Amino acid sequence: MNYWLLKSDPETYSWVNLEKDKITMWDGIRNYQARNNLKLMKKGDIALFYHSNLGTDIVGQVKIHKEAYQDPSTEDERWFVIDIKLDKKFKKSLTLAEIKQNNLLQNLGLVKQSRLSVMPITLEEYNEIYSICNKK
DNA sequence: GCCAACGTTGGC
DNA sequence: GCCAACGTTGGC
Repeated sequence: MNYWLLKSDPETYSWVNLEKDKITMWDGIRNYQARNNLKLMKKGDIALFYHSNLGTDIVGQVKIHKEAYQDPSTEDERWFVIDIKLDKKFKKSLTLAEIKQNNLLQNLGLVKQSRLSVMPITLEEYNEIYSICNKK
């Protein structure tokens, strides 16, 4: 089981859209590093859902529902998509400002490489984020 | 809206 | 294969 972080601009596709759709195709990846991460995802893996630009916070988690397949929106065989499935909305979102203040999360791709839209996270990072976001 | 960081493209 | 120019992303 691996853990990931997916970034989405809520003006394009937000958590609210996902709550309506339940399952969605994660398309539009046009970056090799992000693409390579997509191809490593396995069904059932967990991904945190981050809102970029507006909110700049982690709002919930999704599960990988279908592993990488050819992006139907292009003939170009280099690009892939995955399907994700709504899993759990967090009780409290975690903002980028809070992440930057958390010693355990300093190596998160979000902090180190802000432009990458699909990135792996470690189990330790996942556990830390999950526990902060689901505290009573 | 600005700007830093980074990716891509194309000339040589 | 290098590098300048340009485009895009995303935080602020």
